[in-house]
Amino acid sequence: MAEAEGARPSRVTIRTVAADAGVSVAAVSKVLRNAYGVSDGLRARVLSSIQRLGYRPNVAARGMRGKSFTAGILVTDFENPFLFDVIAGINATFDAAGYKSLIGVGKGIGPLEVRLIDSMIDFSMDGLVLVAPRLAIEDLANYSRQIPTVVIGHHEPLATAFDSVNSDDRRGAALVVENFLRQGWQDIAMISLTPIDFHGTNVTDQREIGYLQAMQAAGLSHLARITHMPLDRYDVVNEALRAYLTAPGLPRAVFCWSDLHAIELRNLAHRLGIKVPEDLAIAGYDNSRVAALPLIDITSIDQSGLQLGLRAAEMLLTRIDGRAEPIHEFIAPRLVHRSSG
Amino acid sequence: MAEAEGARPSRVTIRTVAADAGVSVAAVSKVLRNAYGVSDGLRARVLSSIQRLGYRPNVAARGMRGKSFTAGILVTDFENPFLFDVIAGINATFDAAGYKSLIGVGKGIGPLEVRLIDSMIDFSMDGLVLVAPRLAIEDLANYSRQIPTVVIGHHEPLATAFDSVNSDDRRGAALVVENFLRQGWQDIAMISLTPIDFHGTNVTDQREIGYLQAMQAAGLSHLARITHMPLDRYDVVNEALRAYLTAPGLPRAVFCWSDLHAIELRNLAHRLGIKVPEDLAIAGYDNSRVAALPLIDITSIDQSGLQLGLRAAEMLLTRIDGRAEPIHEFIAPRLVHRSSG
DNA sequence: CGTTATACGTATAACGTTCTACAAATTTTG
DNA sequence: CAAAATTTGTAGAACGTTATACGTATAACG
Repeated sequence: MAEAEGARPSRVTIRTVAADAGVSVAAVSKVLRNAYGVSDGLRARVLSSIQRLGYRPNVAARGMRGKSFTAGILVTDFENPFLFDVIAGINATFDAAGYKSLIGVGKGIGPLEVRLIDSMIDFSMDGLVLVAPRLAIEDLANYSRQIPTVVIGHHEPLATAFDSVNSDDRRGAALVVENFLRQGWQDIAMISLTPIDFHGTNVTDQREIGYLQAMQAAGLSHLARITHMPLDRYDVVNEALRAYLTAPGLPRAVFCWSDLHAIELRNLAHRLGIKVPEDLAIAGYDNSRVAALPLIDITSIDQSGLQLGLRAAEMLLTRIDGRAEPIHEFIAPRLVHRSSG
Repeated sequence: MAEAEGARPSRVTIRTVAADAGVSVAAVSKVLRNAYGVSDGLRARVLSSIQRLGYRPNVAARGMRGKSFTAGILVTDFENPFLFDVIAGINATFDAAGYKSLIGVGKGIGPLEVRLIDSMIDFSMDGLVLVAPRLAIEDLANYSRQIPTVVIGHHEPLATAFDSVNSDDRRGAALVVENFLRQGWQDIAMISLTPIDFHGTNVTDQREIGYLQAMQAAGLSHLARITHMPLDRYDVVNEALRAYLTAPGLPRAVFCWSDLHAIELRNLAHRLGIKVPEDLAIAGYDNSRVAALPLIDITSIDQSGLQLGLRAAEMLLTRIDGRAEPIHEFIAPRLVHRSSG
């Protein structure tokens, strides 16, 4: 009988290979895992069958007993170009180690992030890299007990169940304040992200702390002020920033927690006839590609997403291999000076 | 004996639930799939056990027989902000249908894309959405026979094994040419992407065709010229664009296949003292957020990534449900006029 | 009240791997 | 050359699900 028209070709399994090579399933499995107890002849025979049939082990089945050689990456959103570099770094390390990664986009929505992580665990991935998760702290603790986990952009140096890599966000904020001070500006304000979570563990909180401490160190505490703005909807942000620029009491210089806000701010200032940096100096965070464009040209903090990603992936691999003592690392930020201040 | 110190808690399985609820494994499975033959009492009992134990079915095991309710998305790179919308659209549809998605980043590298798709198939995902894949045509044909597949940004209206959704790229290019003509400019050139693949199936080729046809329709074939530039390395692109701007024979207006190039081009023109649009008019493609910034402000084609994503996901769901006749759809592009031309 | 449907549950064979026993063949030892 | 040790290979039980094939009660029918 002819095959049904649209029938998908039935998968080549370990059994197909075994039959083709005239050996047992167990033997093929041994070759696959290069386990002890296979003669060179048998190995060669099996390998050639695998080649010929184009066999690929089914990760799902594999994951039910051994490792799947795949890790999950959870990011909040792709709006933030900073994530490009982080992901590139993670993948570079994974590639070299024969690991693959799949990415989930949590959109900063707690419940969605939870579902995605569940999904990754359910797929029996070997480990997780969470980038700036918006998870509740108990969820994070809970997950990291179930699966090897490394977190980027989440300051919790006492956590023992997971590792973390972070840019030194306090230092980064201080770099910006110092930069402004060097140019003689003292009336320095900060635009930060509307807080969503808890306990000062996220990067935004750390940048606020760094800002406040730097202002205090300069004896300018009385001038320090932080305005919070949401990230999500474009028009909301735009309206909020416009209100900020037109309200009385505009500062001399403003430090934005992210380039995302700084870029919008410089554009709005342009439209409103506010000269940058003559009337208002602006600095951002992340040193994104857009911030570097000559027509935008915003002073920013480079937190080396590539480095963060590389280290995080390395740490995850050793944790998968059994390491139990936690590692918490910092990577030094660097200020990139541009025409905006 | 006490549990070993760092031991991960053993997973709650369908068996745990069955024991807890005092029913058979099969009964729990029935409840899970809400299959025929469960009394309300039993269902309630099982459901409460599931609740209490925090049970989640293991997708890997599930995928070995039934559906995994997860689809894979393959994208080339996150550099291109156009992809944000596409992914958002896909995920919106999936969310509503109880599907999850995991994303692989192929970086436009054929072999890596192949590995990622393999990975997704190996995880027994239910379907694939490929966004502007750089795959060889035979690979694509091969994969789509193995797993339900929908492609975005790949023109192949005769393919029967997979579906496609595309912006009408020829029309989009024509819109740009017509826009320039309306303003009296005739010396219109195009900057396109260095070709990597085959047979005019990709979006860039379609835009080139659209551009050439529109020029021809206006009787301007003798002025039509296309310059190819790579996408990958930032500095390479920058250098190539600089050479373009400083070489003799600069056109009056230039149509870039992507905002990515158009943005760089306007910035470079600014730096070189070339006035836009007085000396040189520029239009891009994708209507990305950066193109819309007042300081950048580039005329662009909106190809409604959200729509593309929504439709692609819908099509994939029906294909997973057994549809065999191919669907190939177009979505109309829209020109957004800005100060660059 | 026997016979049929029908509703509800349960056993159990897959699915594609890994991995622990164990048997058979071969080599080494005394 | 028998006994012991080693090498090479194979069965077959997991892993956590789905789904088919059957049993029983119970309800409906004549």
